[in-house]
Amino acid sequence: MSKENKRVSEAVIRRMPKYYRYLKEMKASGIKRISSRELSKKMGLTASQIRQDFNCFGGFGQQGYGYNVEELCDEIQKILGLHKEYNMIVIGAGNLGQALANYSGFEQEGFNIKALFDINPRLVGISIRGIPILDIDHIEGFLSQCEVHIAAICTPKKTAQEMVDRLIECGVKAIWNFAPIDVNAPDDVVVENVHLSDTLYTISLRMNEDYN
Amino acid sequence: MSKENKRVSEAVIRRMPKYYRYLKEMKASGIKRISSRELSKKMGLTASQIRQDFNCFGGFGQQGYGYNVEELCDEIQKILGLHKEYNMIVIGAGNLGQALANYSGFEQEGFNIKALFDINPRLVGISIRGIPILDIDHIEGFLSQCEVHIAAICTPKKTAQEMVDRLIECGVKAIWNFAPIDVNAPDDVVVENVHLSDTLYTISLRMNEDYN
DNA sequence: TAGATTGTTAATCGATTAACAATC
DNA sequence: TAGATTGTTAATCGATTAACAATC
Repeated sequence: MSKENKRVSEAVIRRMPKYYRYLKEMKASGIKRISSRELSKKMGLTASQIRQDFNCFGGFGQQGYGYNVEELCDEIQKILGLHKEYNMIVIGAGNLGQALANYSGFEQEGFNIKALFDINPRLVGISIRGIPILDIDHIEGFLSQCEVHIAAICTPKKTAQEMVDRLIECGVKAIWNFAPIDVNAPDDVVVENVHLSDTLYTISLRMNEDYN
Repeated sequence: MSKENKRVSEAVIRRMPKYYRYLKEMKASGIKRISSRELSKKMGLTASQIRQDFNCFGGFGQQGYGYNVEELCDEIQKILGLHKEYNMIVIGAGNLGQALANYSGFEQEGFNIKALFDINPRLVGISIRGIPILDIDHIEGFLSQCEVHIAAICTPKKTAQEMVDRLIECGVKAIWNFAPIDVNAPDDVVVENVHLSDTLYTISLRMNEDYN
């Protein structure tokens, strides 16, 4: 699908969700068309970069007119794979795991959380927005019954890699990791290590004016 | 402090917390020295890049020997500003806000959460690990009494920018934003927009093999 | 001393920006 | 048609990698 089959760079991939956010907002507020120049001002990028980015995936604009907001938004939705449905599970039903389960935005984009898993017997059995918290020992059984595309890891650091290994063993093909460690997986598994504390530490670094 | 006063690039800044994670781990497990080559294998970077990165901040190694793990770890801790103490507040005491308050790792690095703020009267008055949840209307009063360095925004999208404006008005100099919108602030305020859903959307993009 | 590994300069690579012909 | 704006090529800029002298 990508134009000329040329691999899309990491930098471009990271900008796509941002385009999607802005375009969805504009679409919702009834804006019909946008030029790369206008969009560049809104987003703090250059118009050149925006046109280059979009043209990694195809020509979505029209000379002399710009881009149709709704059309472009839909195209980027497809690029991000948000036109599909995904089954998701959350490993670790602490505050962060529960926060993911409670956030309705993921569902709206096709990410359906089917269950949370935890080791804590006080959590096992209860439900969050109708999503059950199950015993972590039942994970293999669950995965044999339900095709899970993405697993979010919200466990403490020490159990994260072990859980990832078990999940991959059962065929899970994508890991969204929130544990403060880089988890590893075979090449055919997509891994996204989020590392919230890393982003906090860049704040304290930047608060030191010497590096700005 | 940065060598030759040359501004440190975004890419280097983003890698510093990762170095810190690995070095802290090695220090804890009793490893005394490491060469850039060994570290490069552990971290999946090149040895060249590691030496270039460290030399943005100073010469921490020794020819023929490599780097002293403890010394290097401490230097990077200082670069990240983790040798200092920060007062933090969390705006929005939902699951995500509570998750931040419950995570002890931030405190260990000098980030002390002093209070959470929420609009929900059912939450106001209770405590998380001894940290009180206060009424959002008392934020200005609180900030006049307590110097707050960093505010984490865990509110819904629609109130995020408004809260940021109020906080900055009261002198808060850094914003750690989890609401799914890019919040804006004057140049002297450090802003880190986290956007958890963006990272999820890059997963679904990557699951489409055309872009890999 | 000989071997190892840094710090740093030079070369390469890739990403961003600029320019402009194509075209709506 | 004239004006506007894209898609795309070329130029620039910056980041990564390679190489090697310095030195422990």
